[in-house]
Amino acid sequence: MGNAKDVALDHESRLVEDDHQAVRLWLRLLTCTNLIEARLRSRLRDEFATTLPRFDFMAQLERASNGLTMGELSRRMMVSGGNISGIALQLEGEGLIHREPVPDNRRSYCVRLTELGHSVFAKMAARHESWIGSMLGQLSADDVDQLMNLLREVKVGVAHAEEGKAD
Amino acid sequence: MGNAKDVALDHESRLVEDDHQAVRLWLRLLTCTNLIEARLRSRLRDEFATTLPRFDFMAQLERASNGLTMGELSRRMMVSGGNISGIALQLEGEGLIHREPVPDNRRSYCVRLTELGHSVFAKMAARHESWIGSMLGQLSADDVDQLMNLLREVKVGVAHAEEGKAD
DNA sequence: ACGAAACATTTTACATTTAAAATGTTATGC
DNA sequence: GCATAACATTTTAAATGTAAAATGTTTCGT
Repeated sequence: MGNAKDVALDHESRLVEDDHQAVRLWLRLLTCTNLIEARLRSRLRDEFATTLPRFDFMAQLERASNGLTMGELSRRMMVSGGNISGIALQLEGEGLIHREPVPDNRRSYCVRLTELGHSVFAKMAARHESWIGSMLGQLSADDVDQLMNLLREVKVGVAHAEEGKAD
Repeated sequence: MGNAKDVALDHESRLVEDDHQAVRLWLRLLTCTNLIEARLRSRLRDEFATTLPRFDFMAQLERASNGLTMGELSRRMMVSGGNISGIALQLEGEGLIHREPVPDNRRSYCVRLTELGHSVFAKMAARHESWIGSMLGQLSADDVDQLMNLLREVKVGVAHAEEGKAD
């Protein structure tokens, strides 16, 4: 399979071959993500005694200068709300974030980084960026562009498959 | 930043710019993986009342016709050993795998799919392949090839950064 | 206004994950 | 041989994840 005879395959077989290739692509994608993620986790633990979800939480806040509600954080981090609650409780206890009620909507909190949170995050973010640079840095600028474009295609394709529930 | 003036940046700034791009690439990679993974999880749960780790566990065994030890499974699945223990216990309880002691090494088990395991896995694998086909199927064969090659580069780069612990 | 429905968050219960300690087995150096 | 180190697995504790119930707030139709 997968040799020069491919051109002789019928439609059904071609589809199956394509699906095999798609599975291989998925597995490679998963491997890459897992490798990078594992590295980031271990570095964050060793150098900052923190975790990836906590780092992501703070990164979302750093990016959104006006603060975020718990629900927004849940959506952006793609995890359930109950999870956000727990992490927020930890970070609040350590003085890295604070939550203030929103004047016009008493259901929501506005979550922001504290001064301490900003300065701690700045240190972590610099290291984070350098770790990723050391892992992806051997790619040429062209490679990075190509990957960005191809992965956008992937994202679109997955989102499209979401709607039409047929497989 | 990121405009036509890039060419005027000094070396230090260029590196920082490159790292920014690398971080963006990492985030996109993570998003794609999470999207696909979430879909697979939900489909496996809905159609087969199982989980992704359990499916992966069985997939590894299907691929390795001679059986695998717990440690080998842990390495191939890139999860901790404690995890393998729990999953093996479940699958063994459901009669999908069985474990026999290795004659020449009393520390290791040899884990294999049972007949039932093989037949259950076959059904799941067919659906799995079709789900992935529906998510990645819009990519051309060329796109898939390019992605495979670029991701191989990524894998190599990450592995290389592993050894030289400098960032 | 009033009641029902939608919304934002927290709480609860439970499953899963990792890292590290514990247990038992094998190999090695002296 | 015996102590020690390396190895394979299991167990444990803490963090993280989901789903669903509970709580309080807002909106909307009437």
